[in-house]
This record gives sequence, structure tokens and C-alpha cells, in this order.
Amino acid sequence: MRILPRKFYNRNTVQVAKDLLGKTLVRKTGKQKLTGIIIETEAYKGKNDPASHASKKKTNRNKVMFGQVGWSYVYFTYGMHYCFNVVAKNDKDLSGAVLIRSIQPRLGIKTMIKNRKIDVISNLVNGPAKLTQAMRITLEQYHVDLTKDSDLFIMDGIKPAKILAKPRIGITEGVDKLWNFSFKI
DNA sequence: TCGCAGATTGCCT
DNA sequence: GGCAATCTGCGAA
Repeated sequence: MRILPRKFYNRNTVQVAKDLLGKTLVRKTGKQKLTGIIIETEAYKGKNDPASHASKKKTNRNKVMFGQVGWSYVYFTYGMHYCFNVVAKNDKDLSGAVLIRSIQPRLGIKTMIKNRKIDVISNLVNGPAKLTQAMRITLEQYHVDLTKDSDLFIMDGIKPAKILAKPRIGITEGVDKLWNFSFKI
């Protein structure tokens, strides 16, 4: 398997969100290696997308969404949760990112369970904040290059059979857009 | 099984 | 000062 090249992310944000399904997320913590297949994503553009952090203006928090594609965007919210995004946009768009909502654990499941302090597999990574907790993603992973072999990157994976498109979750504006993508393994 | 409220911190207005 | 791309536990049905 190969690491996804930067040009993979240099396309329409919605298209990248779809194509990220089935790809492998790799997280290295010391000697431990945690991997998982991405099974749910959401697309957030900048302009004309009221639900996006970057819809209004560039701030210190969301500036990564305006920067280089293929870099991580981690943000802290609700006082206790982190969410993990990948910056992806074509040349026309000023900003955009794909939220990784859910994965299917492959390597290091035991470590993930330990990180989450629970023992129910079905409850391990079925949500963006649970995913970051299980994989130990924090603000230290804010602005990491995902196209390089480091602590955190994304590799090629499997091909999803059937992609489902739904409204995005947890937002109050822009709910008419079917930019939540998932598939069944 | 479903729906609601609390937790808790940093960012923006 | 108010709110957020969420999760969990609790109470009701």
C-alpha cells in the first residue's frame, strides 16, 4: 500500500470525502501502531457552506483550512472533544476540509480500547470525538503533513462497494447538503 | 429505544 | 458572555 499523494487532496472537497472511504488511517505512538479503515466522512467547504468553520473568515483556529491540502486540521470543541479533519480543496476554493467521523479498527485495537477506557467494540470509534480519543489525536496533531510517513498519515486501502450519502450531523445550518458519506464493509 | 441535559474549555463578537 | 462539526448517562415509555 502507498501513502496518498498530495494531488489526491487537491480536488473538489466533496469528491475527496467520497474517495477517502476505504482508505487506511495510520497513527504511530512510540512503538505502537494503530490503523483503521475510514468508513464515514463529512465534507466541509469554506465559501457558501454556513456549517463550515471557514465559511465566515480566516481566524487563528481555522487558518489551516485555507492552507496546504493534505495537512491535518484538529480542533477542540464542547470543552472536552477533539475532531480530526483533512484539508482538501481544488484550486478554485479558498478553503475546505474533510471530517473523519468513523473508522473500522485494524491494528492496535487493544490499545484503542485502553485509550477509550471501555470494552465495547461497537462503541469504540463510531463518532469523531471517540475516534480521536482511541487514536490519541490531540492538538499536537494540529497541522501534520498526512502525505509523509510520520506519526499520522493516510494510506491507500480498499474499495467501498456502496457509498451512502446523508445530511451532515451535529450542525444547525446547511443540513440540506448530502455531504456525509459512509459505506458498509 | 428514544430524547434531553450536563460536562467544560477555548474561541469569537 | 455565548456558543460549539459531541458523548454519555439518566429517566420515561
